[in-house]
Parts: sequence; C-alpha cells; structure tokens
Amino acid sequence: MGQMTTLKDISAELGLSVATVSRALNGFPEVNARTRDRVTDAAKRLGYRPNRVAQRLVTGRSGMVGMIVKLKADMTADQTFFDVITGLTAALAARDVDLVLAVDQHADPTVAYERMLERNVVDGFILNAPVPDDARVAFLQERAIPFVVHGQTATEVDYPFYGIDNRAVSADAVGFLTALGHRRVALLNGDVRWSYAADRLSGFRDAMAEAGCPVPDAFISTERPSESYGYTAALAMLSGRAGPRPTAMICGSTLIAAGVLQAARDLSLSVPADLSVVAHDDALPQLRAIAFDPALTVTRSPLRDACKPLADALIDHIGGAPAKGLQTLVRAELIVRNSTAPVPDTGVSRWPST
Amino acid sequence: MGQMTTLKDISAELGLSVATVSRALNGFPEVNARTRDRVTDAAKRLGYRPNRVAQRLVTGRSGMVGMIVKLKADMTADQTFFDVITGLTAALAARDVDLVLAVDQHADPTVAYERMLERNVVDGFILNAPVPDDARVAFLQERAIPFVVHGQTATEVDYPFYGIDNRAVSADAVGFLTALGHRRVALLNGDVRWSYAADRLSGFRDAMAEAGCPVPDAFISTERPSESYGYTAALAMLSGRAGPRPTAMICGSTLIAAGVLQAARDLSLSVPADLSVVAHDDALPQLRAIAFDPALTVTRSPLRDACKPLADALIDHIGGAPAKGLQTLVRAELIVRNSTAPVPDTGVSRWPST
DNA sequence: AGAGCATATCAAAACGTTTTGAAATCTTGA
DNA sequence: TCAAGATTTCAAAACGTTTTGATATGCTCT
Repeated sequence: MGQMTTLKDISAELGLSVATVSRALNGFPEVNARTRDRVTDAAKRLGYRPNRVAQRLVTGRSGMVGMIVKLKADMTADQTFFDVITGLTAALAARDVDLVLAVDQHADPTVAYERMLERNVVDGFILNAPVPDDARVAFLQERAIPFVVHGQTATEVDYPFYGIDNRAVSADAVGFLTALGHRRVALLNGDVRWSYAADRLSGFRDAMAEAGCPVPDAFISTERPSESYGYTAALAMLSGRAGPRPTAMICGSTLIAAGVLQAARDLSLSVPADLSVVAHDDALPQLRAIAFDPALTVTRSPLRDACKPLADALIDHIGGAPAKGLQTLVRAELIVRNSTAPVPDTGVSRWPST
Repeated sequence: MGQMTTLKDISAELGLSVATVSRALNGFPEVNARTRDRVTDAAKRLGYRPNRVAQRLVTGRSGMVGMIVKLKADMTADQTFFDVITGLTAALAARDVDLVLAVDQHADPTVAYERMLERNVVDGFILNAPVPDDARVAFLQERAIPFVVHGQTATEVDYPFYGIDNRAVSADAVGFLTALGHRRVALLNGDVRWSYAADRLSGFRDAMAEAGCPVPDAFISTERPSESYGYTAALAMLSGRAGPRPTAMICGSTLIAAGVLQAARDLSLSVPADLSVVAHDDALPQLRAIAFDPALTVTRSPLRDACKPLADALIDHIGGAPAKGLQTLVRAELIVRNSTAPVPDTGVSRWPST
C-alpha cells in the first residue's frame, strides 16, 4: 500500500539535504525564502505528512496524554463525563495531542496509572475527581510525571490545576440567601469524599457561622448527587420532624435541585414563596437550570469551560512551563432567577405541619 | 530526571551486543538459555521498559487503536458507552494495546477518522453504532486501515465485526408471543437510522408475516430509546383510538420497557394479564431487567460480552489475520420471566375503552 | 585581496528499537 | 584432525525525524 512520503523523498526530489527540508518545514529562520517555497510546495505536492512516531522518538515526547476514569458502580460520572471528554479531546486536538483513555476498575487508584506509564506512551495525565490528599497526586509527583488536576481547591500546591472556588460557591449562596433574610438554610451536598463537596461543606459552615446562623445537623446531608437523593433528603428536611424546617436549600447540583422541587411540589409548597432553592450548575446540556420551573437561581460555572485551560495547562507543563503559572481557580457566577425569594414573614414556614 | 534504561545500558552492563539483548527479551529461540537468564535478570534489575516509540518506528505499528464516538445532542450513547469503554480498554490492555478516544462533533462522520489517521498514531479503529452503508466503512476500506465494527448484521462483508443477530431478536420475540396466542403485537423500536433498529424492524415484519399476523402502521414506532418515548408511544397505542389495541409489545430496550410498564400502570392495565411485554436487554448494570415489576421477559445479549471479541478481532486483524475468521454474529438468548402471558381470552383486551 | 561576518546549506549523529547478514564458537561425524 | 553443520553472538543497517557542528557561499569593510 501507498508508502508514506518522507523527508528524504522531498530532499531527493529537490536536490536538497534532509536537514534543510526539515528546517524549511519547521519554519526555521535561516532557510532561504525561495528554498522554503520550493520545499513547502513539494511537500504539498507529494502529500507529505510528518511521521509522528519518528518525531516523537527524537523529541522524546509521545504526543499523547492519558486520562483514567474510575469505574463507579453507580456511574454517576457519566453525565459530566461525556461533556468533559468532548471538550478535552477538542482542545487537545487543537494542539495536536491525542487522548488515551482507560477505565480503572481497581481498588488502588494508582495501579491504572502505573500500567499506563509502563507502556510508556503518554507524556502526562489529566486527573479528575480529586479527593483530599489524592494518592494519585503523590504517585505522579514522585515519578515526576506531568499532570493537571481538574477540580481543585487547595491553591498551595505545585502542580497545574483548573477548578472552581468551591468554598466561595457555598459562601456566595449563603450570602445571597441570608441577605434575603433566610437563617435556616440547608445544604444538600455531594459526597464529601470528593474534594469539591468537602470544600462546599466547609465553605457553607464558615459562611453560616459568619452570618450568625446556627446549622442543625439535620440541615446537612451528603450523598452522591441524584434526583432521588434530592427528593428524599428534601422530604425528610421539610417534614420538620426534627425541629423547624429550613426556609432555603442549597443544592450541590441541578440534579439534586430537580428532586427538591419535586418534593416541594408533593408537599404543596411553593418555590420560592415557601422555600428558596439555590443550586450549583455545571451547565450540562441535559439539565438546563433555566428550564426548571421555577427557573433556578444558581451558582454557575460551566464544566466545559474547564477543558481548554486544562488541556493547555497540561501541554504547557509537559513543555516545561512551571506549574505556578498554570493554576486557575475561577469563581462561579451567581445567577438569580425565580427559585429564590425573601424569607416568609413569620420566619416559620406557613404550611400545616404533617 | 531519571533516564530510562535502554537496551544499550543492559548490553553494556553485560558485555553483550544490543542485538542479543533485544533477542533475549523478545524470546527468540537462538539465544543461549544462560544468556537469556542473565539478560532478563539485568533488565529487571535495571528496571528496563522498552521504548514503545522506538519499537513503533521500526515495526511500523503504534500499539494503539482509535475509537471515535459521535456526539449526539441527546447523548443517548452514554448509558452503553461507559460500559463498552470499560470492557474494551480492559480487553485491549490484556494485549498491551491502548485506546485513543476522540469525540466527533462534525457532520461528516469521516473527518474525525481522517484527523486521527493524519496524526498517524493508531493501527486501527473500532467502529460503533453502524448505520446501513456506513460512510466510515467505505472510507477506511479505501485506505486499507484495519477496523472492526461493533454491532453488525450484514454478514456478507469483508471486515471483522461482532454483533447480535437483530433479525433473530425480533423473530424470537415474535415467535414466542405468537406461540402464546398473541396476534396483535406492536414494536417499539429504536431509531431505524441505526442498523440494529433497521434489522429489528425487518425481522419483525418478516416474522409477523410468516405467522400470518397483519401489522397495522400504528403498531410500529421508532425513536431514540428513552423511558419517556416508551411511555408516550405505549399510551398512544393502548388508547386504541386507531383500532384494536395490541396485546403484546416488543421493546427495543429495557429503558423503553420501563416507560411501557409505567403507561400500563397509569391505564390500570395488568402486565402480563392484559399486556405482554418483551424487551431486548443489553444487560446494562443500571437497568436490570430482573428488577422490573413484573420481571421482564427479554431477549438478552450483554453488551459487555462484545468487548473482548471486538478487541481481539481488531488486534488479530491488524496482525494480518483475514477478516473472514473474525466475524461473529451471536444469537440473543430468550429469557422468559413474568411480563409475558398467553393472550387474554377474548383476544380483545378486556379493559373498558377510554 | 584578504579578513571578518552573515547567510544558507550540508553531512552526520542522535533517538531506541528490530532485523539482516556475517562471523565466531562449539559440536558432530568421518 | 578436518570439514560440515549447528549454535550463539555480533556489527551494522534501518525506521524518519531533529539537531549539531561544519562548510560553502556571498557580502562588507579595510
């Protein structure tokens, strides 16, 4: 089958040396303008495509980065996963890098990385869903493998990351709600084993404390985000068996909020008149916060926004750029819609107790 | 940072030539047993890992295969996607091959393949979700790039594939239902743009014709599988506005079946007394047919089963094995549970018309 | 005309492997 | 003991690039 045309072919065709052809194609300044034209012309004419493998052999880079996703029994990742992969591969492709994907089914999170490194085919990794004191971070740092973390809050680290300020997410939501007079605010958080949820929780506690609002234990729940979790948790909190009910809820995701709204509906509670709801919105196409009824007030930071910065940070870091300049912590945007309102007059919700 | 140890390092250490070391490690027969031991020993001791890039440069193979998933606005792929990726990467890894993933957002399905080929980093492709006369197939065949198709019905082709016999899926379901006396059977199919659904449809029509059962147009619907599709389609069919109602339904997926069961419940119809339901079951962990109420009668062929044969077929094909021996068409298993029963006595459903 | 310098090109080394063809060593049989 | 053969090892080429160090060519200034 059709042999690839190589630098040698071009050099033979033009009576030049391979070195000059290489330089001409790579835009080195010392090659004569006319020669460069002849070379680029011949390259196009002969359909030259550089052999990446050869390039990589000499540059020592593979031009691929790895990503290893954890297979969870529940597969919650899926919703966000596809979206992230899409943006990521696009951003990587723009810089001529490919993504090698593996799924980890192992208990020890590092073995999958070890395996991929062993096959020594990737220049670096994209780490997602970090946990506090992530074992993978230690593993990769020890081996001096470049990586970038998606979703990171601690800023005092020496590797690149892109994340949202999750403490601020909670603080902003709390600040907004307390300004509306709410004092009994509940948090329907994600699973605190993940850093993002842990940070939201601590941000929530601190902000509530600062606002002088006590937070009963019953007002905080943490679980993997799902609609049914939102539904049952909200139902439990709103039943008011364990003291006064919350007048506002902060949801870890729009999915949870969907369950909360359903629960409110089933209890004949009006949102926002009886209950204010704020959710964090990753801007997934399937769950458009603006399409909720009522339209959700959210702290918003599109997941897709992370992809390009992540890809670029990793590639730059592999290229030798120091981590310090490749750390981004964005502040989520508070978007006020119709699911929030001032606290009901009495301060105690007005519906009959169940 | 720590230089990789190379063949040269080992050869220097042992006073052997690089060639011998290479041979020893690759199990060539002509190397002395003692020398081989010394080499493997030194390799382990020095932590030798072959440089894949160099290997590839000389062998011309990359040891990676590509998969390009189509980004659909609705993202229905997700459910099955994660499962497939998991099995696939595991099966590939077992043969020391990695998976390069890209997401295609382009209208022309071939451009993403073109792009990946251009970067010339994969030895072959796994094609999923084939359509009749798939443009990607023509594209890859023209360039003599190895590939394997996941989900294939036409058997008269000269490339490897692994698929289930979708015409038989329908035929088996129809055969089972007609044996129970059903004659008014409806098909809630997937989107017939995909081969699998097109085949299910033709298999359904043929089997029904053979059984001597007419099929009114209203008994056939095709749409992207979802619970709500199952719900609304079933509701429409069971309302009976356009003639007598079906006594049995064949669903393209368990997801659709979930909607059908809900519709039956809302109409106070008993499954299976009033309506028999058969679904095709891909055995996704999230939607366990046995956990339905009533437990679903299904044609079952676990999606995961396809992964290892697919990976192996592709790798063998890349290795030069002819396509003919790498084509598998499995017959789905009919599993009878509680969602099917003999047709009601009258032959006309006994519930009051709406 | 020759030194000095910038410009443009080249040949060769390097990357780390596999593979080829030849050479060295050992074994066997007469 | 020697030729023939088998066994084991080796040096070198090859894969297609990038990069290094050297060389050729032209120009400017004295």
